[in-house]
Amino acid sequence: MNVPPKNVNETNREYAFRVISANIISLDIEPGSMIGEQEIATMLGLSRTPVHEAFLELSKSKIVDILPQKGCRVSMIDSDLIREARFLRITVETALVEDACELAKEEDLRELEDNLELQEFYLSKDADKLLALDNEFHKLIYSICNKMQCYYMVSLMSMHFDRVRSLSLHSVKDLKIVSDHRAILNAIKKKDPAAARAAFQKHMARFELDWSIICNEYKQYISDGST
Amino acid sequence: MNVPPKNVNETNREYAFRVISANIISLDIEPGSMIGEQEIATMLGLSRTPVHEAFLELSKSKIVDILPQKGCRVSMIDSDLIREARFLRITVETALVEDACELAKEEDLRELEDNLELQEFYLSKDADKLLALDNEFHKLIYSICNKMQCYYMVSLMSMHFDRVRSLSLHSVKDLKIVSDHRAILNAIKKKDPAAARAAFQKHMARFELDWSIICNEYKQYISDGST
DNA sequence: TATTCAAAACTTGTATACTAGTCAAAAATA
DNA sequence: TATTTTTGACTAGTATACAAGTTTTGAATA
Repeated sequence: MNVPPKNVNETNREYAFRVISANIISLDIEPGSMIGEQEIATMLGLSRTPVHEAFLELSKSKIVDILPQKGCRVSMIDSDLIREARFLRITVETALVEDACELAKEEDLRELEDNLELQEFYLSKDADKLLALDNEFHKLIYSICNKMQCYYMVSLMSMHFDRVRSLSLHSVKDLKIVSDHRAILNAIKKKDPAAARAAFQKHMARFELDWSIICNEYKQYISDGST
Repeated sequence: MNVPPKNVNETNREYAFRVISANIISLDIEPGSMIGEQEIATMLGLSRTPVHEAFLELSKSKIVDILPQKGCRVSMIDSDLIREARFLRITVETALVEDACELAKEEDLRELEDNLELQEFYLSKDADKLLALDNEFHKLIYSICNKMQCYYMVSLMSMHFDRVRSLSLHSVKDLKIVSDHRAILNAIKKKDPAAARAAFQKHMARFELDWSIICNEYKQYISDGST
């Protein structure tokens, strides 16, 4: 497990949540593995309490399953939950990119442009950096539409999807993500909601296609019930 | 504050969350009021720990604001957060009713029908019962589409909206909610996604119209920043 | 009287101790 | 040997104790 240092102005609970989340998404903690509160607490140099609270929050999105008096299991990759996460993201963000066409100010467009240029720079250079920029791009759209609380809720569920997305970034060669983002931003700049919607849906549709590849390559992490 | 008995197979934390949530939504705990962990814990006959954990979860949806080392404040009615909650519900559930047209089985339709007949029975008789049936109706649609995790996430944010919705049920006389539901169910039965979408959006649009009434009648609960 | 400042009385955050439930392996029994 | 029982070593859930920060209070001072 990867244990970065604690940020300033971060409570122990937030620190625990941040570190555990990151390790689950990056697969440094393997799907299906058992993790104990005491074990994590020791690694992070904390008591059980803040770790317990972090586990509680993670269990809300079913990214971990707390088995009372038994332990805490990191959920297997579950296609039903991924489907829900994808559904939520596609549904919400499709509506957002349409709204963004009229809400985006000059400054917002500049921020999106800056982000996208960095994406183009890091393409085929640094996959992790690209993933972070991708997340930031989507987050900016929530911000433009004043929907940051929705962002938080969608993010929580999206962890199921993010675990797979990071696999997909490493396993699928021909990445069209950046050019997709370019198409979305162009549509927003032209204030064309229909084009923005179409570009966004095309973008998100790629992750549907990747599922079979992921399924083959990482079958040891896929839960039995998944179809 | 209203303190119902603890259910069996319910942890103290879940009990605390259930009771506090209900009292916030029903306005038995007034928007803007300070509530202490110890105070609630004593009322519920618990220690601070499970109450603290319940507050944490409530703070995730910003229905309460935890001010470290100071206290916990029940959020004022905030039109921005209501807007977000409405946006999320409308966006997600509009997509769901379309999907429900092809996913709903005979048994699902029967459940919706039973619920709706109860709504018609209780109309203008028992507003609280009607509200509960309304919630159940919407929940059934998530269930039909296999999106219960989304339901949980949307519900959490929806608390902002629910507080206002209960006001609206008591203050607005001419309730069209039940006939709206009838129209939605008919569209699902006919497997007509376009009609279902239209009926649902008409349904949710009513709460936009109610805002001015609510604003006038309950201005002491509305936060300053709200427009 | 008005102002300053310290201490007391609060708050939540966190650590620790204890409770109760689960499981597995060892021990007792047939 | 096979089966049941017991016991001990784990777990998370909860209560309690303490730490650290904020606000209030009230006495001392100008």
